[in-house]
Amino acid sequence: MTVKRPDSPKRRVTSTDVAELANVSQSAVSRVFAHHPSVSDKMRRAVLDAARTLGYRPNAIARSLITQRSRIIGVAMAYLDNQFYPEVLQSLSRALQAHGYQILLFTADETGAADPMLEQVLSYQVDALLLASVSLSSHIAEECELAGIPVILFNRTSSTPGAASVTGDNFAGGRQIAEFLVAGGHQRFAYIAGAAESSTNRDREAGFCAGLAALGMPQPMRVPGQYDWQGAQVATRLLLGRPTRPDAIFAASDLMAIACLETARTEFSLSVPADLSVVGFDDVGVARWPSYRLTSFAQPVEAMVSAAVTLILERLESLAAPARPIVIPGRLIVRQTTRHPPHGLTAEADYWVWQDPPGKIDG
Amino acid sequence: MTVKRPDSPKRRVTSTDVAELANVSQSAVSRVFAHHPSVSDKMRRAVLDAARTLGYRPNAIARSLITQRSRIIGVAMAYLDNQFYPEVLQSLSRALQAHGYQILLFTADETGAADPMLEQVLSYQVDALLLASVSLSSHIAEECELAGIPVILFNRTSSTPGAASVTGDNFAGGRQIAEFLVAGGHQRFAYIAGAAESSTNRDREAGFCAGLAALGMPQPMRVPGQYDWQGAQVATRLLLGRPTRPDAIFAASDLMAIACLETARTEFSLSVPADLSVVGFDDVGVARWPSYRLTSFAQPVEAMVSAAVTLILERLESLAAPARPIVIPGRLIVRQTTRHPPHGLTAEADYWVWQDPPGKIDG
DNA sequence: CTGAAAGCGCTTACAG
DNA sequence: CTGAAAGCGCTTACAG
Repeated sequence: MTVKRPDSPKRRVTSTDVAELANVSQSAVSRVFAHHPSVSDKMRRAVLDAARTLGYRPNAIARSLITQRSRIIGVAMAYLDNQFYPEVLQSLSRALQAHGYQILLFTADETGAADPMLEQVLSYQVDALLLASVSLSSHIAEECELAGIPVILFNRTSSTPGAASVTGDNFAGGRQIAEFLVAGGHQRFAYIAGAAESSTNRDREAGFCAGLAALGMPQPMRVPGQYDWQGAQVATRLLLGRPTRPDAIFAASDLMAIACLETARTEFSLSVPADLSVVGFDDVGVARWPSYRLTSFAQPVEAMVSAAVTLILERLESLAAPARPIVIPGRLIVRQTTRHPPHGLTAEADYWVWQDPPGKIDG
Repeated sequence: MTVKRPDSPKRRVTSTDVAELANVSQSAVSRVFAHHPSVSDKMRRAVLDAARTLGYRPNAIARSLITQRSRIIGVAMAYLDNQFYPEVLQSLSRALQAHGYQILLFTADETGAADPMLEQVLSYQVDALLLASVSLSSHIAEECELAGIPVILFNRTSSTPGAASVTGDNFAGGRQIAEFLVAGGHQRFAYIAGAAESSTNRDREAGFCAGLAALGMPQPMRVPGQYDWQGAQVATRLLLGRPTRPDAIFAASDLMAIACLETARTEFSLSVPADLSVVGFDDVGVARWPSYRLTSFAQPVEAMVSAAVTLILERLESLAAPARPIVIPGRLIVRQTTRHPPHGLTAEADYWVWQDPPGKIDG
């Protein structure tokens, strides 16, 4: 018995190998694996048998080259320490896998320089790119669209009119938080801002300010928090160190709200919500942990992800599909970090939902 | 001026287009972009100019097909709600991108069925596969190795002798925790186990039990926690509902330790560490949050990731490179959830490090 | 240093 | 239903 010497990097089994063993043409093998209708049962069986014997799997790279579709979606993300993003990533991965797509993950480096990433995205012929980080420049989106790669913005919008995007209702969220806090009898408001250039921060802040203004309340004190723990901690020290400190703080993300809460408790010995109310945004898993029980505007991850997947598939299936911005409504989940208003709350399992008073302010 | 009608799905610019414009051969374009040494400056300039004009980028898919290397590393992960994994993913992504590799992300579905995933991994011709989930069957690893794809286990080992893996020192960690708790005068020990079939759980538990035994202490009460919040909560209720409850609980992950801590405080009104000490494993970001300040055995993410990257590159560069298991040492980071022993602690910034008494027990 | 040509492993008209 | 052949966009010996 002669032993076949394996070629250097272990030659993989190809459709031609299967064709040989099954005594059919290479095209036939291809048709069987593509579930092409015009294939006889006999041939199908022969091919599948041979394929099983050899351990054959179609080469997706070769297929991509000829079909001009990689079935790979590029996903650019940063801030994985904000639990919102891992939740999105997991949900997105499941949803795309269910449609036969894979995720090629790009993370922004510390410098935030997106250009090396851009080159990779373009090289790998991703079918679409989901941009899920606030800090990545819009430049990359333009370049991709120019190269014919649909771009979907996730949890951010763009100044480009008609760009495809999926966001929570940031403006309405900010506004509802204002209304809720005012209804709870708060007087001195503060806002811990996220990254200044991000659309999420801009809209949440605008909604909050508009909500306060519409109710005749003063505008909030504003301190930058950069969407990170440290930033929010510094911001909280600034706010609570003032002679007249705020009695309600809205932080633009749960991560920052928790940092604020912790700092208020440990460094200023404040009791929440007796001395201070704190509201976050996102309603991530940690917001439910007993030590926090954070009041937060919920961005529904599943709904946002399925909207994004729909948008991607639409644009992939019909090239003419209009790029449209989608806004997913959310709800203000009320827990224990806020003084509660006398009405407007609906009880659920272990939280309340704040009912937006209808039609009071235009969004 | 005639407007060129774009071909249907927007034909991408190829090296042939660039070659035409630059008046050189297609091979020349390829050589310039591959940084091939034998290219005249004149030609390089002509090619790069033409490429810039047309917005050309090499097609990585086509390159992969001919080079038999995709420069894509498959990463299979689950449990993204355990903060350890997002930390790993971010760090790994950076490290691989720095070496010109991209991550194709696979997440296990709820059923834990790894087989559809396996087909995808094999189809996409990943250069290597990093298996970073405890629950994915070893079967997938074998299939990949069989197909010539190097597999690196991350934060888990395999029964296959000599499989490539990177883990923290789970056994030593468990043992140190035992020694530390005994030195702190604890008497009744409990262990909240992770997924029963996982190597991390097995080794952490074995180390803990061995450490207790070596010091003549009774074995811990053992309850399953499944590595998730709910499981750990149920486990804690079981443990603390007993007539003689434990005075020290080691939970096999920080996520479970925090669930335990929260449950002990809120449902049993216990004060930690006065009534009960709690120790976790991983030392993820949330362990540092003021409400927890969790004592935890640190798995150094950066060191583990760079070991994994080294292992991957080794196996990719020389096919004969031996697959070897790597164990990265960790340290027991002592914070506020444990009663402290009179000696053996070294103070750092805002925590202490427990000094493993040298040579007392064989690992 | 440069070009013509073969070939990576598929899909898909085109004939039969 | 089935096969022969062209071609996706590159890399890389092989000649010159």
